[in-house]
Amino acid sequence: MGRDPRDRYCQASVSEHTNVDNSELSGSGLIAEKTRRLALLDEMRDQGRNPYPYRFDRTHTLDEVRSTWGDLEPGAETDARVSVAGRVMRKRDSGKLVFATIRDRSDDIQLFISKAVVGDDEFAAVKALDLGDWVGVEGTMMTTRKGELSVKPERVTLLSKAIRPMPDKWHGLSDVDTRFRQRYADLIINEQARRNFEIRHETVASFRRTLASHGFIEVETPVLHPEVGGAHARPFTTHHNTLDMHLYLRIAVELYLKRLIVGGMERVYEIARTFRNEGISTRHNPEFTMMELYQAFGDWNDVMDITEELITTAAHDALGTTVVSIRGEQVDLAKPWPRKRMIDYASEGAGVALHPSMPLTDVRKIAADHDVFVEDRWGSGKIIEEIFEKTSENDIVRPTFVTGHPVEISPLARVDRNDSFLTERFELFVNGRELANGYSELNDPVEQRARFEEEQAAKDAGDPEAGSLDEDYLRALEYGMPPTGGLGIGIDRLAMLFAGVDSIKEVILFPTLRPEQ
RNA sequence: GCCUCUCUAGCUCAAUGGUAGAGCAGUGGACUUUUAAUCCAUUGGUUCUGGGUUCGAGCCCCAGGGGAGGCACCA
Repeated sequence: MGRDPRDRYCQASVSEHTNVDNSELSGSGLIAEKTRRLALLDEMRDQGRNPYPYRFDRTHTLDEVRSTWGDLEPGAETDARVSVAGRVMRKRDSGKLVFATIRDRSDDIQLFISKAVVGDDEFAAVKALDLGDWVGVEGTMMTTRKGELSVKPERVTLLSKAIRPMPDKWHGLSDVDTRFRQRYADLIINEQARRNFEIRHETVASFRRTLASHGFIEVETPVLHPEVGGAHARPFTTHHNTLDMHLYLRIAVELYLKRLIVGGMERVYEIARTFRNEGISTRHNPEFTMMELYQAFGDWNDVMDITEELITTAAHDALGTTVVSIRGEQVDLAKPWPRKRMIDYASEGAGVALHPSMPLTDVRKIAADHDVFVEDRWGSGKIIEEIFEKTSENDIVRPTFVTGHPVEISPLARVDRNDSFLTERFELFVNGRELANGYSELNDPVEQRARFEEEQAAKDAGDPEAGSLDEDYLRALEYGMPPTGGLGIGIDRLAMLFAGVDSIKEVILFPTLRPEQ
């Protein structure tokens, strides 16, 4: 003892883990339960068995087992040998026969464990298994009389002992606080949780395939930004010690990706964790994921096309259909999607024709007539957007491109070639939520400087969300950026749409929460 | 930031202001075709925290904490 460096872990006593003296234990509270299981570990080690072996060779995942032998007749016995592994989810002990259900990432399967087959010692070990333990199983394929496909083990190896009891096997884990804080427990027990994150994964994987097929290159740009820009939002701030430099966590990746377009990379995208220091709600998490892409020689029309393709393809890949359920209604996301100008929505909502060229006093009066709050510094364009949001946004259920945002609220978008008060910009709305935002990119360095100066003025005037003037970005534009279309899609919100959930926390593995206690 | 709701055993939930209970999980026992296995027995509580009212508080009141929903905020 003492020579093996593992001793210090292996010999850790029950009381060390729980601060409870073994002899005083009774009952089955959490501490007692953990103590009981820790005692099983000691027992195993005394017998020379390792409750935490290093690896296990499996021949099949459980869905492979089911797809290969799923058609066996009831009562079938085979010589087909498999090695599978999974977590013990349920156990039914009927004396000399134990039925257990194990689960791996792909499926569940029943184990048909016979004392006569595995022998007395191993059978005793099987009886000592707790729900939640990981096991590796070597055995043959069979079905029960009732036809349940099962593995008949010749050997059952404990791969990892669970010290903590699992949530209720039938009712699962429903306390939302616990589900979000202990996502591992949520994933163990709740099928829906596993499904939501599979949908999210399939969505992102689909995006990557679609983008690759169009010649886009995936890039990674800085998370730590010396300037705030690319969006209208409050940033997180941080500090680099050695450089003694104030930094912001990025609120968008736009300005860096467009630098790459200047550099000649032509088609780039980033799946970017982004940070905004704002409120938390069912639609907002302080860190979230955006996919932004930029395509040289394209404009907003090209970008709307690829938006439709990305999302409809992802729906197919993640769900097998483009039909999703929204507000209890079946909605087909199949393209093409309607396109309608923001000023037309706002005009309909207000019952009066609206245009950002109108005098500010007139627009303010219309806003007041519709109980739309207006800040002093806002111009006609910003007010029109507010009127749109108040009167129309929530009613857009089916995918719709809202287009032609006023110049005032679009400092990085190019002016509409047919209307100098509007931009060639769109936002995609589904279920009343903004899912995507794109435009023909402003590439005139002189005009961009002027727009930045307006932003800076707003910031100086006290707007905490306004961007600042980014000299390096302007220098990049001075080298010449080709005509470019750009797009951002909110991955979390798209995953929400596909998964059919109403809270962003359902599609973020570890949402931001206050610390426990 | 504001409003409403919520917090009881490891999990899911009960409990007129009057002895804190059930199911699952756990423990002991029976059972070689179960599948939310079943049957018998049984352990387990800082009722989120701190005050207060009351003869008596899980329950009523006040303050605080966590969470959820809504509003506000939010390109």
